Amino acid sequence: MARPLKFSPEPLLDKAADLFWRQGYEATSVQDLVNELDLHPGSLYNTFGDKHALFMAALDRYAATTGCRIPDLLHQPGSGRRAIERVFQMSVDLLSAKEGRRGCLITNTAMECADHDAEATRKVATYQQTMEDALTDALNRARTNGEIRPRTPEEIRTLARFLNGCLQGMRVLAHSGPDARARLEATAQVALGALD
Amino acid sequence: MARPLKFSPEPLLDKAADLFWRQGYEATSVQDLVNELDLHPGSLYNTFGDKHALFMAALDRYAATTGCRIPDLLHQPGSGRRAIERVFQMSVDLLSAKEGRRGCLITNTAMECADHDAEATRKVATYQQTMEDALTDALNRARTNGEIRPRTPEEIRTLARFLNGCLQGMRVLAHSGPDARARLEATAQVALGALD
DNA sequence: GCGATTTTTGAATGATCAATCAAAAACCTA
DNA sequence: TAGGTTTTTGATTGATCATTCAAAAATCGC
Repeated sequence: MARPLKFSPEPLLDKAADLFWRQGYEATSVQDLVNELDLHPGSLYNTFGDKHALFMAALDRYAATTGCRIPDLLHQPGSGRRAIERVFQMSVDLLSAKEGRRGCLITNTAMECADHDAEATRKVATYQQTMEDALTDALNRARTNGEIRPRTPEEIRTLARFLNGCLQGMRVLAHSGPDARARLEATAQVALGALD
Repeated sequence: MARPLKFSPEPLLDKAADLFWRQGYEATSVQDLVNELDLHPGSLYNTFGDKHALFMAALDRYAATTGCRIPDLLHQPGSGRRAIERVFQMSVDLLSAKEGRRGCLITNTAMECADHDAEATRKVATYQQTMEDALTDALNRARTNGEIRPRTPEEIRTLARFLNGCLQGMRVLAHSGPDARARLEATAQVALGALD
């Protein structure tokens, strides 16, 4: 019977995701991770494999937790239009807060790593597809409920892509300095106007 | 009389900007820069100071060259609406190309560095302000020319912020994998619809 | 040719990096 | 207690990092 693990790996993935989110992948050293996770180097490598594998696991963990909030909200039965409006309002509030200035881990990863890390690229593409599908679902419900004017399925998909583009832009603007809130609110307001 | 410089620094800033654009700041080593600029380490430090200073100079160079194209186009006398339309079309084309997948250096910098590099944060904020002002100028011309319906100055500024938010989102979507073009086109199409 | 000045060269420096590894520790069974 | 297995520990390893520095080189004026 072998020695048991002294810790549970899942909560450590949350901590690692938080650190990568704050600092970026390249700027986060294994020693930073060792400190943050309160692990010894051998344990970290034994459990997660290596730095990149830990990053991948942390991204998956983030996508399954924080990253699900918006798609889940959009998929909830009920008013599709209300769901979209709530997602935008929530994004303005979160991205305006001090903590929100770091944006979104997956969007940050797209910009930092996705051009030379094939696995990260796949995760980013999956995430964008998930967002687009959730917005499409909400828009279809809105159309069925008469909350937006009739549109073809193609038009619905185009609108979903646009709304996702706006949300991604808001994540960039979260990093834009003291005027971020005004920019976020303006983007959200006009974007929601496209529902009319 | 001292020994003259063997090279001209300005074109080297273009090369450095190109490398940082492709790889990101942290993932680009001084040895990478030495190779790319065809300089020896001492010359690089003697001329530019250190890695960070070179990055700052490269950002300024980018902002003064490539980064000016969109604001210059928007400020050109003539149809404000046409200028905005051209900027969006140009962005779709550039960001869809193989080379365009790396997005925009300043947007990438915002996501990678701006949260822990005060100087980079300032440059990013300046850039966002420049974009917003140029869009505002084009929108004001469009309103004066009767190309868009009348709006208050506040509404014009809101619309400019929204359009910039969309452009920033497109730069994120440039990194989103094989479906990027469709996403870029959808975002641009609906965003331009907001002019009506 | 010498002196003064600045630039180039690229090896060297000390720090930091990601990762390894051997010994000790923790568990169970016989 | 011994044996088997896995985990923990943390010092060590070899590579890479950003930067420095002394000697050689390039220029001009005397």
